Amino acid sequence: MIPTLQTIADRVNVSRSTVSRVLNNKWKMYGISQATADKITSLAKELHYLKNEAARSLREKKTFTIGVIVRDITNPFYSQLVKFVESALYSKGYTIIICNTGYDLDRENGHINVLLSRRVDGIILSPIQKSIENIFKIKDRNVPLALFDCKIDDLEADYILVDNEAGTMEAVSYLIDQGHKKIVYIGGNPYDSNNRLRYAGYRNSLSLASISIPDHYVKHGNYSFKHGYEAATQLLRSNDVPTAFFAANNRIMLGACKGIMDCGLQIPDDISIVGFDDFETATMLPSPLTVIRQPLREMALNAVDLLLSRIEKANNIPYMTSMLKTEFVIRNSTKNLN
Amino acid sequence: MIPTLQTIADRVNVSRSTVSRVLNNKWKMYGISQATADKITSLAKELHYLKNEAARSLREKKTFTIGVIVRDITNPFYSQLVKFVESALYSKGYTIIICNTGYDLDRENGHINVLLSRRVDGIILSPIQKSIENIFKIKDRNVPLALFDCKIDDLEADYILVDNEAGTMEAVSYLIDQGHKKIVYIGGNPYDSNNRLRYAGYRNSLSLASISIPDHYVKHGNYSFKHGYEAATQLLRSNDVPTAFFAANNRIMLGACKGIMDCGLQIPDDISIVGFDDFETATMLPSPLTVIRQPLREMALNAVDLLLSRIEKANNIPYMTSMLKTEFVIRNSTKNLN
DNA sequence: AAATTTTACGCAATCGATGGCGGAACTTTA
DNA sequence: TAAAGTTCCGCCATCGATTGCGTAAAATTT
Repeated sequence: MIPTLQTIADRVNVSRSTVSRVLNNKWKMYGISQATADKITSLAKELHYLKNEAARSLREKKTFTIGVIVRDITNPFYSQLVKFVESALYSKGYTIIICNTGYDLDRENGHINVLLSRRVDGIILSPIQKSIENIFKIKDRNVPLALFDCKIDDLEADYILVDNEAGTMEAVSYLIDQGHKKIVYIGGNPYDSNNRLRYAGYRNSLSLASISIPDHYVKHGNYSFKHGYEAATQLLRSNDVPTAFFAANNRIMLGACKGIMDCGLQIPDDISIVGFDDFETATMLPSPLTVIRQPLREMALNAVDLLLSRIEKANNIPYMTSMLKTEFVIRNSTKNLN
Repeated sequence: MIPTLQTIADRVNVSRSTVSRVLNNKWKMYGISQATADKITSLAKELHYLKNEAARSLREKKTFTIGVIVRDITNPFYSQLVKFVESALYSKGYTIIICNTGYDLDRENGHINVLLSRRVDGIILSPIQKSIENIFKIKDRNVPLALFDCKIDDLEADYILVDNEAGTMEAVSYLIDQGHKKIVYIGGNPYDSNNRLRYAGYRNSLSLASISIPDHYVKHGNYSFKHGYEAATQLLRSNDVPTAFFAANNRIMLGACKGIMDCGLQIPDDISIVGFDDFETATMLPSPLTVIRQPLREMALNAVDLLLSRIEKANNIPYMTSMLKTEFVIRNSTKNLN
């Protein structure tokens, strides 16, 4: 039998209340004697007593649980996020429930229902652009929510973002400075806010340099290896081969690199490439990749801080957006054409 | 205010019991009229009623929660595991709590306490070799447990493993068949069961071929990029350069590859390498890596099946070990010396 | 019309922990 | 020795959902 407060109370001949007070370190303010406290403490240890969190949660209306909903846990971007978030929350006594949506709206919805049903204290969500209905379910219940890595149009909320446009401009301008004019944009889902902003940055940079963009230099699609691969190979085998690629995320970039290799070309000698997200493989290729790094650790910590301040202080503070700067990490995947 | 059963009961003028029965689809067996049932169902929908899981768990002594404790969530091996486990459990109505230990025993212990306190229905644990005390805490409470990716000496439990020794022998024998005699073992933590078995396989293969192993060809250490890198560079710069490396896991293998590249050498022309775990980057290098793949999906599903059968059927069945075969994936990272 | 059956629910205990309020027992003070 | 403090702790309601047992009211049978 698993011991409860009552088990201990019976053995020490006191009431549940007393045991509860002792085990919660409140016995002094309730004037419980040292002797009683000691007896209770040691018996609890002996019996390996562990508080039933379900009961505590029910009574206290607080679960010390945070739901973390990501699009793809196998993407290093998210698995790192989870690691940082888990670590930060663990030290504050919180536990995380992981939900993987695989970019599926219904699944996201299902997960949100579960989290609300479990009365989580807060949610970190990396939504998909169409999540707005799902998000309203959370907002209606007044559950603290941090939206991560995606801005939803016209939706007021707490956001954790990076400056996608500026980050992209820095990278594309770098290409332009190196003399590139034929720069292809291989993007993710066209409706995704990140993709739109990165695309905007790309256009801005080229526009500032008065370089026009042929339609077939823009390849929206989705954030997958496959899309990167196909877009790259198709262009490299066309009769208007670009000199550089911009990849909208790590998956696309990797796919594009593979495509380039499969076409028998070398980075950076035959073709240049830069893109979003830093990842380990980027440093492993023969020519390490120049990338735009997102400050993941800071983003994770900001998300946690934001949530905890709403949870533990007040939830009626105005919405905040944490917009961090990206870092342009120059390695060796671009060629200077000048 | 968040609606409860009572909220609905009051509005429909019935008792909590009736509402509960209707919402749990048990109203027929309790002879509740269709009319009442309909009123309740639609009101619940209108109010966006969501059952309080803490209350349900408390009463039912079942949480529909599984704890998943991994050593390093950012290792693709574990993030894939988590993905498969999450997906399988989601479809069965279970939720997972993620715990990352970072190979730290105290942290593992802390996480186990939290999970037990939350009365999870089961735990999937990828332990470290010294976890035995922690594991006993779980066993003492009779909580179903699946040990993943690590065999603890003399500990009876449910295990999900692969045939490390056979898998390694296949790979090392392959090197030997290609004429390699100077094969280095770059290993993980010396006490880790995987490492020991992989090392045993390595020794067996060489012994069968009557090839002796100089001491400095065995580099135990830990499962890190750094260790792989350092072991590789050190050997490549020594005066007894091997012709092939065997890497005990994906992190080590990547580090070794990087080390090889930094020494200005080419895979497979200058040096051959094979190793454990398949991972995306393995296919991205100029010469894709020949690896020993673990059937992660099957392992994850087996772990889930094993746990669920204990949870939902009986926990008094004998312990089982799921030992799956590895798959040798031949790519192009070894040179035929014959 | 009385007896029996069926229909349709309600009562109250339970799961385990928490905390406000109250109070008995003992000690000190006047 | 009675009044006033202290010391030390218990009673009981509460959180929300579930379920065994019981029963009033309506319907049916005899």
